[in-house]
Amino acid sequence: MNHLNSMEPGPRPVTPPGPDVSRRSGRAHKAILAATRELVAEVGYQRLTIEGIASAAGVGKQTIYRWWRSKAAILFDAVLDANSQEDGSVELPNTGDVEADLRLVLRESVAAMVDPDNDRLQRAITAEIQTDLAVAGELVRRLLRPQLDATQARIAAGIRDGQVDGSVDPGMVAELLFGPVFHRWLLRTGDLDDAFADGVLDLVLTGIRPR
Amino acid sequence: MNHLNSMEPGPRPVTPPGPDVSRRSGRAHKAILAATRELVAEVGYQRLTIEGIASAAGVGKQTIYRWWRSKAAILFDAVLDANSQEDGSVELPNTGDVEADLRLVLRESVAAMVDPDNDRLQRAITAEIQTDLAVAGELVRRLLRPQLDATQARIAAGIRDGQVDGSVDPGMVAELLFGPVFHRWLLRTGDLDDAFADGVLDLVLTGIRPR
Amino acid sequence: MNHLNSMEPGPRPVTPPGPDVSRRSGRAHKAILAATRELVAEVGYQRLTIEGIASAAGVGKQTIYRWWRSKAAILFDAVLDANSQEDGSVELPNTGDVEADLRLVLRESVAAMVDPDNDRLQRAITAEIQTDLAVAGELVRRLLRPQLDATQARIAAGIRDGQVDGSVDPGMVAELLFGPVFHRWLLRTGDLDDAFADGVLDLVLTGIRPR
Amino acid sequence: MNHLNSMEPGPRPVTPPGPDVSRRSGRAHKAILAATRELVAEVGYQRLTIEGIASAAGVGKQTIYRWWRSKAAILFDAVLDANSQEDGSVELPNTGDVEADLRLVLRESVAAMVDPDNDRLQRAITAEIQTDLAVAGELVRRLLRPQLDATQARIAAGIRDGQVDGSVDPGMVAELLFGPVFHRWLLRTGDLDDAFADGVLDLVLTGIRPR
DNA sequence: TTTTAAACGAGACGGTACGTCCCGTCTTCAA
DNA sequence: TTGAAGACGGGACGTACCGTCTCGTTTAAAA
Repeated sequence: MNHLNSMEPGPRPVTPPGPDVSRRSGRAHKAILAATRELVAEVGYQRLTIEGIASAAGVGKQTIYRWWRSKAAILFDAVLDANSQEDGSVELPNTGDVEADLRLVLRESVAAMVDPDNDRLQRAITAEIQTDLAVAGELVRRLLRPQLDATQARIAAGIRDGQVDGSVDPGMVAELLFGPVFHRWLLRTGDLDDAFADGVLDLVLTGIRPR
Repeated sequence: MNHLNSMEPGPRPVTPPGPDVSRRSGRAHKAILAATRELVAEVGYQRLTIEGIASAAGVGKQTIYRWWRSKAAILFDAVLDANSQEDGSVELPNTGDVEADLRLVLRESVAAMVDPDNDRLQRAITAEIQTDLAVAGELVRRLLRPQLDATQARIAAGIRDGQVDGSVDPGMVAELLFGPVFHRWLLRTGDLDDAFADGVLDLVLTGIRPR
Repeated sequence: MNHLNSMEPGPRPVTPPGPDVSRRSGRAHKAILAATRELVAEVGYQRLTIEGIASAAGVGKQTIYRWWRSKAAILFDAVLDANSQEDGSVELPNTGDVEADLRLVLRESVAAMVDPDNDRLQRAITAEIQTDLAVAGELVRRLLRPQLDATQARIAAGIRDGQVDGSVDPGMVAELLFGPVFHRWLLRTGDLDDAFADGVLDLVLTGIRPR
Repeated sequence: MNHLNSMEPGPRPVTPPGPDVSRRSGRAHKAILAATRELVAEVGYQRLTIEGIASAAGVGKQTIYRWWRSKAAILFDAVLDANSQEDGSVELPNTGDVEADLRLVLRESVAAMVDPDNDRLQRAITAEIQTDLAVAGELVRRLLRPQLDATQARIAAGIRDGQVDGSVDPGMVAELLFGPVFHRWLLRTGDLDDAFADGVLDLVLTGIRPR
């Protein structure tokens, strides 16, 4: 199980997701995250309350406070839990065609943002981290950085292949790809779809092709 | 005064919804927006309360509820009030040098985001519009769109000048410029400074120069 | 017109119910008292508000505050207005038969208390005077004392007639008659009807017949 | 402790309505009633507020609303708590002398009404029950009826002793005694003292002595 | 097995803020 | 010039949740 409850130190000095902790709380833990996801999707983040989660999960409030520091931390774990791969690491496909691989990952991002349940969950956590720096850092470290790094790695590979100009900064390119998509999604400045993702990608590719 | 209070009707010919704006007390209105800005900067958005605003502004709560629908709406007017130009329209300089002009506007955006008071205010409103669609639309219409449109217009002018390739979509380019900056600012994925802005601009320019 | 607005000094040093005062406020004045009576009957005293009276009477709030000091004062005038004889004085009939005369007045009191609209109005003013001593005194002076005094006078006449024993205190007897009726009405300790009034009267008469 | 909290269910076998009384915090409960009594005595009923009680008792508002339905209900419990005998039942002394026994109870009533703290409390609850029928019924059942019934019983005993005429209705006599005292107290139509109580008693006794 | 300590559900507690209702005063505007 | 309309600063309402704190009751480990 890769659930990483990184927001909470737990009653013991260090509380990795050790077996004895999980043993006890397993049922409650799952129920809480599931209830959180359902409630966010159902009533929205603004109306999400700890008491609501507790009662929907059939759990005492204290059980929530025992394991999470804040609503943001629960939300974060709920997002992580939903997005969880086995180890949190992300790797882009490398088909040998940079354009195709980037197109795929960008479209996947769009699809994730467009899915209604995910949309609410992501917006909730995005709003929350404006206030909660600890969760913000964790989110970047655990979800955003891996994605950006993987993209960056794929572009670096493209440079080695000769599909991308050697003078470009792969990290910058990654942000150039995801930034506009995120911007459009979060601020709703326009329709977010594959066409937009493709448009971004095409423009960026034009700028980074070997000269 | 050109304050644009877009959340409520304004003294338009027909004003069926909302109270009679002409009766509004200018003193109270100003005090509320000022108090809101001060409090957001001081205690942060999460701890910003209507009661706090009312008491800081020396105003009854009802006076706030009479003119604003939600905390988001107050925040929005506070932002608008702070950013207000004479007519809300934005125009980029046109020195004849696209690169220089875009660099200027992008660096200005970075500067605005980096300013601590502005940072908190902008984060607050960004968080809030995840929930409040009415304010979200208004924000885009009144603040974001004008900025994007002006940038787009400058790029279109660049095409006419022959400084930008005729095949590119100026609107897409505008989002390619602001998206990564916004992304880095909001999610704190890295340092936000002129160097980053320049990096984004250079990469984008590479892609849109006449071929 | 015998309306005596005794609760308020008015904007002039002394404001007897002079014609020029009435001239101005006549319409509004009447409308306010009527609206008060209607609203008390309709929504009860607890939910009676000045704003409600003003809007029901089609009158500005200020107009009410100009002429009355408190809600109790309006209520009081409304009661007075409803009970008003030409001069506020009360006189019991003297048919020559003390028993018959007292029975009549006691039954009339019961009838007034039992009438639903009057009931609410009287309860409202009774509740209010627990707090507002000025109105309390006025009420006693203008409504209760005259009634008690008239009753006392009829009993004194009975003594002169030889129908009542000379040793009794007529004032005490009057309170002995009204006290139990009022007690039963206000506290709802039992059914209030003519039978009860008759029972009280019979018992009292037994005690005061010439010996 | 014989506190009789008649406004909520109490630990009876079946307690469907209301929260689980057994969980009630004794400390909070006592503090609320004490604070209520103090505040009524201090600022009067009109200025008594739930918020005031809560803060004087060092208690959250919700704790009050959890256990009492209305301000009247708190007031009522405060009165009950102050008047509480071991079991709520009242029994008059029977010294063998009806007159002496009734004189005692009537004078005690007067003394209770005249005591300043009690006066305010009693007036407050009397005003409040004009509006709140549930509390009104409870008050009669728990405080007034027992008193009247005990008086009635003493009079009935007087009949058996031959001190009271057999034809009189003992219940009516009880009301004839308390009614005038209550009337004078509540409406302040005159001085309330032992002399008045004695006067009422003498007149009534004259009417009910064996003939 | 039995004991026993933790984690658990439930929910009362002292609080803070909410959004609403009125208060009594003050201001505006149309008749 | 008045008076209806209603905005204003303010206080209290009753409600929703917060995060903490008992309460018994499981329950799973150590004894």
